[in-house]
Formats: sequence, structure tokens, C-alpha cells
Amino acid sequence: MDSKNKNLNINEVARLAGVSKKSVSRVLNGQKGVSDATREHIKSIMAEVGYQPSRQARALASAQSFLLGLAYNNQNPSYVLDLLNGSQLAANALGYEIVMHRMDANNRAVDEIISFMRRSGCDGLILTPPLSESASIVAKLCDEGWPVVRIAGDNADFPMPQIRYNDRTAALKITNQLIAAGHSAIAFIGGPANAGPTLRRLAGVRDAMALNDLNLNEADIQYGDFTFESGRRCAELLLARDHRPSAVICANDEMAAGVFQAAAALELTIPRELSVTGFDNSPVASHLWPPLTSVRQPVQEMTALAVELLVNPRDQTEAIQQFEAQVVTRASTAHINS
Amino acid sequence: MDSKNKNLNINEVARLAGVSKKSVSRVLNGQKGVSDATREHIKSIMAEVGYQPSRQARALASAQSFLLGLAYNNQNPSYVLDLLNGSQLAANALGYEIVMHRMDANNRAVDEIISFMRRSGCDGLILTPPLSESASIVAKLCDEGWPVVRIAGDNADFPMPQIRYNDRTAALKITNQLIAAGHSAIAFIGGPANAGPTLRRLAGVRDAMALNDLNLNEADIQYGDFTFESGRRCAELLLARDHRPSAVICANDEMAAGVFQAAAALELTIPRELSVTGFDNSPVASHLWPPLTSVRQPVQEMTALAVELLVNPRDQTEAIQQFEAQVVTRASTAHINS
DNA sequence: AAGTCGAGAGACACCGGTGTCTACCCATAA
DNA sequence: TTATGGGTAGACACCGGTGTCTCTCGACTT
Repeated sequence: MDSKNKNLNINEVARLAGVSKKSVSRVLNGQKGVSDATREHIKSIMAEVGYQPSRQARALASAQSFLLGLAYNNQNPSYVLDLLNGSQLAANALGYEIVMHRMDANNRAVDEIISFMRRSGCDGLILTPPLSESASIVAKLCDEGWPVVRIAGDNADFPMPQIRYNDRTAALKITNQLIAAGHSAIAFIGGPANAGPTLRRLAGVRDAMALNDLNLNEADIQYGDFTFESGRRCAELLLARDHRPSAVICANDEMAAGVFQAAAALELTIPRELSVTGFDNSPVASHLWPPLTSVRQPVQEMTALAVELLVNPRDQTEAIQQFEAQVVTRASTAHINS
Repeated sequence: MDSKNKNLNINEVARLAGVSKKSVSRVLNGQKGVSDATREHIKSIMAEVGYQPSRQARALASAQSFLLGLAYNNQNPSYVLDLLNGSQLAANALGYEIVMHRMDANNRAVDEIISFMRRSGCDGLILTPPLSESASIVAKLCDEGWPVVRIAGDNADFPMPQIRYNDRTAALKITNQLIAAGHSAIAFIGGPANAGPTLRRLAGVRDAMALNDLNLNEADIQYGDFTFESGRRCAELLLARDHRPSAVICANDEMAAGVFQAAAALELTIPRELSVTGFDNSPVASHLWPPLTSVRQPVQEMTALAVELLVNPRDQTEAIQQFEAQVVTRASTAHINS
């Protein structure tokens, strides 16, 4: 309870407790070799003086840094922060800290990641999308044997754990909802055509259409780049046509916001004249008017598992972990006759 | 260029270079005491074998961790990420890494920060708003002598550097623009009534009104909490009145988005029937329809200076650094007669 | 030519923990 | 009583750097 920021080391704690510093170390690391009485005594001394072991010294001696890296280049700030928050929560509980590293959008990303890992000395790395979707990045990191876990990467060719949620199923669900509401002219706005999320979400939409004997018109598929601007541009193309779709499924919320803007410019009322859905359930989804129906990823659970897997690596058989996503229905979707 | 992740230490580099490890250390730290020829020779050896000094060992020996903490609890994800990006850029250039720490909204925040600093071993802390506005937090951190720099804190009572931008002047500018466009019934939606940003921005609005011999009606001042929801609620109160304002200045963009929603519910067209402005220039500002006039903080410059001040502390006389903000005019404001 | 001085380089201890090895203690078995 | 053995505790080296001190050597001074 002393307000001063005093630094006493393991030797002093050991002296105060009347034991060797190795015994204090054993207590710190929960190792056996200390009697219960001695252990409690040492613990009480540590608590009394507010002893905090030096992370640097532990790091040097044990060849661990108790630091986990989080590499990102996602354009969606709230998603990145969700990842960070989830990771930090889980990491702190295990005595680790999170070091953030933003990647520039260049093609030397792998080298930059490796450079970051080497100089930061992190014990492990959480690779987040879209980095985690890049086969070249994953391949090299695997090859060099770095301890990495992918969030939402989708490629089982590499022996690197991947923690995913089932966005294909989520897309199916959201499409089914629209179909149930009477929509049949459904359009899809994806990110880049070869991006994993685009492919999986589009596949889910196709699944639902096929299940209901409907046809997804190729002209009703547009590819943007996950930005607001691209969503608006794609929507302009879709909505300018004679037979315009009555519903647009977007691969993320930003692009859905762009659709809202395009619809406003055409004086189309959402959801009366156009239903729109997003993906990711970012803050923008609830701030749009009307609020946007979207898909919530279980980010917290996914990052917690990622941290856990880095701290306590498991058998390779558990490499792929799949979570379920949840459709958050709001007011941007409506029955086609309403 | 070896693809393997080999670890060779300073002793091996010294042996390869035919010098003592202390000389290698001198080169690493740019210290004098090594002839130019020897220095170049050692450098070339280091480059050749891709030597990367151990952060842990340097940390232990030099009592520095080369880690900087960034504590935040701001609700605006894009602002937090801007802070992170700016800090990381500057930190990496100086050989430091950024450790993020999200604060829960509780009243033991100081203790949590101190606990974070002690266990993470960061060399310094960047305190971001609204944490940096809390006198109790700042007081205790000062008292205990932690190396901290405030971003946007506004209290000169403490000997802790504060890096600010002139939001009072920015509010004045944005108000002047509205007045120049013919508005006189101007309302203000702030955050909590006693929050620094609220007070400063409101003061700027008052400055501009007074300069133009206008009166800011007390009923035209509403206090929210910087959230979208609170913005909508405040706007409902403002817009329901008989003599409703023709322009609303919001203390952040989220609340401005709430105003948009309230206006839509009342079928008021922005900007024809209502001009709205925000603060922070977050992504939401450009995604609203019509896009929102807002104020851009020089976050990059501010964080760069924060890092610089932590790494190379300066004289106390330079404690307060003021940057200029910039009004980003978009389509949410218009002439009152248009 | 001898003395002085400063710069360059190396030996050594040290930072604060952890791993290993040994010594010790007490309980049990022969 | 002595041998055995499991479990506890401590001495010591070590992790990979940095700070300090000392030594050497060349250049300059008188």
C-alpha cells in the first residue's frame, strides 16, 4: 500500500522471507519443490512489499518475453480494436501483454512481420485478416517455424492453427432470412473477387439461393474492396439497372454504408424499396439509418482461443477451430410487400 | 539472407569481428570509443550474419525495456487506432514498440495503469483522452514519478507534458463558418458537461458567437456522453422545440451521426433544413449522407511528439505543446437561405 | 628524448531472474 | 542402528547484453 514506486528484487524478498532466491522463483512460477508453509510465507512477504518480478530478467533467463504480437492491416478500426480487446483480455489473464503491429500495404509484408518478431522478441503472433488469408505470408512463417495463430485464415495446407467462424453459414442464414421475407432478386457485393471472405460469403449466398431454387444472377454480383467508396460504386451499378435487385447482401458493413448512400442519392427508401445487409456488425451498422442487419463474429472468443493456443500450444489435430456467427437483425431488411 | 531464424549473440559477433563484445555493444548503441574502421568492420559483420541484439538482455542490462505503453478508453475506435498508428510509426523509428492497454471504465483506473506499467515494464506511457483529462489519474502518476505524456489533457497544474491541439480555436472557426453562412440560431451538443473537450469546444462556440454579437441560448446547449445514442437523444430535445436551431455543432462525430438519425426521424433534410458539424473527422464523418463537416486533429504529429518526449525527455518549459486543428468542410453545412 | 594526455579497446562485474546440481532432512525399511 | 530414498532447499553458473575500470598506444608538449 506504499504509494512510492519502489523496486525491490528477488534477493531482498528472499532475505526478508529467510529463504534462498531460488525458492522465491519457484513460488513465482508455481513450481513444486517448496513446502506449503514456506510457499505461503513467501507469498505473504511478496504481497506485503508489493513485489513485482522484473519482466526483463525473467525474459532473459527463461528465453520468453511474455509478449504476444498482433499484426493487422484491416481497414475496419472497430474490428481491429475488437481483436485487440479480446486478445488483451486473454493475454493479461495469463501474464502476457499485447504488442500491436500495423502492416503497411506492401508486398514485403512477410519480411516486415519477421523483422517485427525478431526485434520485439514476442513469444507468438496473432495473424489477423486479411494477413491471415495470404498464403505467401503463412507459408514463410510456417517454414521458419514461428509460433503463429491465424484468425480467420482459410487454408488448411499449412500446419498453423486457424481460428475461424463459419461465415459461409452466416451468409446462408442471412440470405435465407431475405428469401423468407419474399426477396428473390438478391444481389451480392463482395470484397476483392479472390479474397477468402468474399468467396466464403458468396458461397453461402449461393447455397441459400440453390436451396430455395432461386438463381443468383451473375450481373447481381459486384466486387468492391471492402471500402465505403467501393460499396457505393457497386451499388450504383446494381441499382441503375432496369430490373434492380430488391435486396443487397454486402460482405461488410462499410460497403453496406456505401449502398445506403447510393440509395439515398437515388431516393430509394431503405428498407421499403431496398433491403440491405452487412457483415461484421461494426458500430457503423447501428449508426446507419435505418440500422443495418449484419453478422456478428465471435471475436472475443476467437481471440481468447488464439492467445491460449500461443501460450499453451496443443496438438496439431486441434488446428482448425470453427465458431458460429450470429445474424443481428435490424431495420434495414423488410418484407418485400411491406 | 539466410531464411533460417538463427540466433547468434554478441559474443559470436565479437569473435567473428575479432573484437571484444564491448566494442560490438558500443557500435550497437552508437557510443564513441570505437575507431571508424573498426566500427564499419563490426557493422558489416552484423549485417552479414543478420545479427539482432536481444531486446530482453539489453532491457535487463540497461534498465530500459524499449517498450512504450499506450493506455486508452476512448469509445471511438478509429481515433484510438489513429493514436496507435502514429505512436507506432514514431516508436519503431526509434527502436521502440507499443504495448496497448485498454482501461475498463472503473474508478480504480490509476491503480490499473500503475499495475500495467509495473508488470509490463514499459519505459513510458502515452495517456490518451479521456484518461488524460482526469486530474486524479494525472496527479497520482506525477506523484509517483512515472514517465508519462498526456495527449490532449488540459491541466497545467501538473509537471507532466501535455500535447494538445487547439480545439477551442477549431470550434471558433467552425462556428464562424456557420455564422458566415447565415446561421444565428446555433445549438451545441457536448459530451459530459464537465469534460475538458466539452468545455473547450463550447468555449470556442461562445467565442465566435460573442465576436459576432450573437447569443448562445442556454436551451440550445445539450450534454450527451459522446455516444451516438446520446447525440440522437440531445437532438430530439433540440429539434422538437418551436424555434429549433438551424445548425447544430456537435463535440464529436458520433453524436453528429445521432443528430442525423434524429433529423431523419423528423424528416428534416440535411443540410437544407439543418446544418450539422462534428469533431474528430472520424470515418463516420465521410460515411454519413450528406458527408459531415468536421474537425481534423493532427493525431499523427501529436503522437509522434509524445513518443519523442518519452524517449528523449526535455526541459519542463516545453511541457505544453499546442497543434493546430483543421476544419474539414463537407456537405452537411449549407447557407441558411439555400 | 622523456613525460603527459586522450582515445581506443578489453577484462570484469553486474542487471534479476531461471536451470542444474548437490546437500540436507526426515521417514521408512532392513 | 544403519542404509535407502523421496522431497525440500540452497549454491552456483548462466542468459546476453551494459557500465566501469584499466591498460595500451600514439601524438603532442617542453
